[in-house]
Order: sequence, then structure tokens, then C-alpha cells
Amino acid sequence: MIRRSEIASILKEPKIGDQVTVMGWVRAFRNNRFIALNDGSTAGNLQIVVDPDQLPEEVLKQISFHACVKATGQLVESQGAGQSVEVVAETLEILGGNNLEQYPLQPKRQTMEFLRDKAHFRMRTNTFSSVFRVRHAIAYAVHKYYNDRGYYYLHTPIITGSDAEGAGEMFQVTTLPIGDPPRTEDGSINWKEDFFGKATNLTVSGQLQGEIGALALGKIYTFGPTFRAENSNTTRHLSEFWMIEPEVAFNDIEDNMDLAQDFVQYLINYVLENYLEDLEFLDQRIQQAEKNLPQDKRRPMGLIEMLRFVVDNDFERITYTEAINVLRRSKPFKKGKFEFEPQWGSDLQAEHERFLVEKHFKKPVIVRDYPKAFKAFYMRLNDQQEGVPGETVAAMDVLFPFIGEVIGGSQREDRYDVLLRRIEEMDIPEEELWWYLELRKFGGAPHSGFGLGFERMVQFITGMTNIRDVIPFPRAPKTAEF
RNA sequence: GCCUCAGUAGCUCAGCUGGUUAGAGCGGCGGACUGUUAAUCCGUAGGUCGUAGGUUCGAGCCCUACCUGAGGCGCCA
Repeated sequence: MIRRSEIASILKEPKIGDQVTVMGWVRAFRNNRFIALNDGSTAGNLQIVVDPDQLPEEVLKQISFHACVKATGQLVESQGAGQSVEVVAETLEILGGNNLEQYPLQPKRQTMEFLRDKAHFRMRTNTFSSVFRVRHAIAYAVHKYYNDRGYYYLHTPIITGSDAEGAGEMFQVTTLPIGDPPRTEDGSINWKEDFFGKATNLTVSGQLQGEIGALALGKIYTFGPTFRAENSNTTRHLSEFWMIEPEVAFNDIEDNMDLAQDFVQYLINYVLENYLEDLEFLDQRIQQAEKNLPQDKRRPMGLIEMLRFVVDNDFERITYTEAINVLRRSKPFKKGKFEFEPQWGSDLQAEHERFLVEKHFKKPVIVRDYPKAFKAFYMRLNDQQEGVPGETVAAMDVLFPFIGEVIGGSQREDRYDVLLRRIEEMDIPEEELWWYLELRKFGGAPHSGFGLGFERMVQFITGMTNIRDVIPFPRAPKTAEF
């Protein structure tokens, strides 16, 4: 059998005159003569030229949209304007015919909502194949970034016995019969009889275990699935998503912010350098879509232009207290345009974050030192600062245009007594965190880390507006098909 | 979970203040085409108008409930 050539390598280094065999799916069949073939290896198509007189009628008829074909022939310079090379087919074989009377996709612009219901076919479209190539590129770049810098990839558990992680509602994991679970004498469910001998859930974060790693290996990162049972119906939440969580011993909040910026810029840069063709396609796609929008609804910059801008400029860094001041001095506040009043002690609303990022600073913004009241128990309590009305913690959120919070992190509370006090203050069951507390008791160290929402990063880099379109098989409320 | 909007052909949509046989483009199917670029041209078949009730002489259009989807907000990554 002749070896298959991938279209990516043919287009990258075309060897004119070579005999090649290609296999792929038909994107278009024009003039009974020209096949635009795509095999997923690249955004580009390879044109296959067939002679309709040389092909059996039966084969010719089966060359149709998204049918799978194998073609062998000589690679020649193209006479047409749309491509530089093409294959003149000597043989053409149908590997998988397509029944267009029943096939849902069409060679035209389809809505994202429609394609979402056809997740088994949507990856064959230009848009989704580009999105998923870029998704892969970012995942690879994550590992490369940390490996090259001496971090260890730590696998934290997916099933967790702790419900004190403090990051929202959890999915319960159980093998007990849900209709008739064993009961204790007082009638409550007897979790001792469950598979693990206790109540267990799917993880909402690998951070607490990540800290165990950091306090031994120095620098670790996790990259795994994360589950939140929140009834979130937005374009930037999933019930099952992937999160990257670096955790670094001896890093303070400043180091943490440096890492966050450097890491994110690296990821974007990696895609710009290695998957520019896909980005160009996605960029054009957005510009096409925005043609119909009024000027003020359009993006201020093209996709690639924006990515380069983020790579080339430092993120703005401000404290929460400064952010509130900026907001209270802002035009929209004075004109009463905010639905919620920016006020020290209340969390920043989406409208506030968007103003800071998109209107005021016009670049990614890192907000730090939030009031302790609405942040997690494990964040390090700051010393009282002048001009700050209340107690704050060394938290930091990285805010991006369009998608908001991409990173949430902090310096961790490493002082045993302070941590214990906070756990008590917030009514968190101390006995579940015994090992977490012991990390502070026995050879503790200052350390910091953050969580990067992987899909949000993919969303930002691809410009996709709905997070469900950057994960192959989205899990969201009422959504678990495929 | 809350708010807003939407559900009419396979897809995207039009359908006037309620009034006869519900339209278009794309796609499909049949045909033409030896240099096409979302190819083009000719012809043709597709619809219990989201579901269930109700108002009315008469409902795609009005009312009620439910279902589904989208967007915004909250929760956060």
C-alpha cells in the first residue's frame, strides 16, 4: 500500500512532480472536476483535479460534500488562482460515501447553536477544526512552558473526600442505591457504607493537594478536569472544564502575578508562532460575522492584532481599593450607568470589570488585595494598609476583555494560627482540613499559586464567543449528549 | 436560579391591524457544464407553524401553562 501523505506536509513543502496518495473529506466539488480535500492536518485544503470522463459514473456521483475519498496522482503547480499546487488524480476511491439527503451539515455558514447539536460532525467544519487544533496547541504549550522551567506535573485526585474546597457546588460520587440508601439510626444516609467509606465528590480544584506537591517538589502544576455543579447558564461557564493550577513554594503575590502574566503571554505567543494559519481563518471569520453589527458592538481590534497586543504589553496591576476609586471617579458611575454601585466591601460586578478592562485601561488587568469577606479561607491575610478601609487578602484576579476572569489566585496563608482562625471564622469543618493545616505546622513555607480556566483561554485565543464551542463535548446544565 | 428575547421546510429567515390554497434564499433531488474557488445555469420536491389547552365565525399571528434554545446577570475558572 502506498503511504499516505498528509495535506499539511504537502502544502508546507510541496515536491512538484511527486506521486502522492491523500485521504480526506470533500469540502467542495466544483465543476465536476475540482475537489477541495481536507484531512484535518491543517486548515488548508488540497485541490484534487479529476477527469470526469475517466471516472466511472458511479464514483463521480459519490464525490459529495463530506464524503471520504482517497486519491492518488501527481502533484503539479496549479493553473487556478486559489491555490499554488494541486493533485491530478489518476485513481480515486470512495472510502466513505455520504448520503446528503440525510446529512445535516451544509457547505455554508451554519449557526453555532445548530452545530452544537451535531457535535459528532462539527469538527469537520473549518471553524471547529481550527478551534480544536488551537486547543491542542495551547494544551501542549502549557506542558512545554512548565517543563522547560523545572515544574513538575502533579496529578491531583478527581474524586475527592473533602467538601471544604470552597469553590462551589459539587457533584456527588456514590455507589449507594439512590432510591434506597442505607440509613443510620437517626435516618440520615450512612456514608460509611458507601464505596469509599465516606461521602465523596468530583473535584472542584486541585489546589489544596497541589500545595502538598509545592511544599515538597518546589514548583508543580496540575492540568486536569474540574467539576462544578453550579446551575450556570452563561457563555463562559461549564460544568466540566479543564483547569491549570501552578503552585510554587517561596513565591509571594508579586511572583505569582509575574508568573501569571508570563505564562499567559507564552501560551498566546506559542499559538501565534505555530498555528497562525488557523488564527488567520478565525480572525477572518469574526470580521465576517461582525460586518453586520453596528460599529459600537464590534471588537476594537482584530483577533490577531489583539493577541499581539496582549503579548507585547504588561498587564495593568491595581489593588481592589484602587479599582473601587477608579470606578467611583468614572463617567459611567457619575452618570448612573452602573447597575451596581462600586463600593468598598462589595465584590466587583461584571460591569465593573468590563469597564476597567475594556474602557479604562484597555488591556488585561490584574486586581489584587480584595476584602477578605468574599474570598476563600486559604488566602493570606494582608497587613493593615493605610487608606484601606478594611482587612484584605493577597488574592489576585486576572481580567481579560470579553471573557472576564481568566485567572484567580493568591498567596496562601502559611501561618498556622491565622489559617485556623479564618477556618473557624468561616465555619469550615476543621476536621476535613487536618492535613492542610499540618502542612503549616510542619515545615511550612510561603507559597502562591493560581487557577487558569483552560477553556476561557481557548476562548480568548480563538475568539469564540461561547465556551461550549471550544470544548469537544460540552457538559453544562441539561447538556450531556455525546 | 433570575431577567429579556426567540421557536414557521433539512438550514437561515419573511409572513402586515387575526381573514381563502404559508413564502424566499441556501441545501437536497434530476439535468447541463474541460479550470472551478461558498462554481454557475435550468428544473423539481419539501411544512400537524415547539407542545397542550383556551379566546374567536375564523389563530402562524391573541391569552395561559409547559418544553427547548439564545443573550444578559449571579456563582466562578
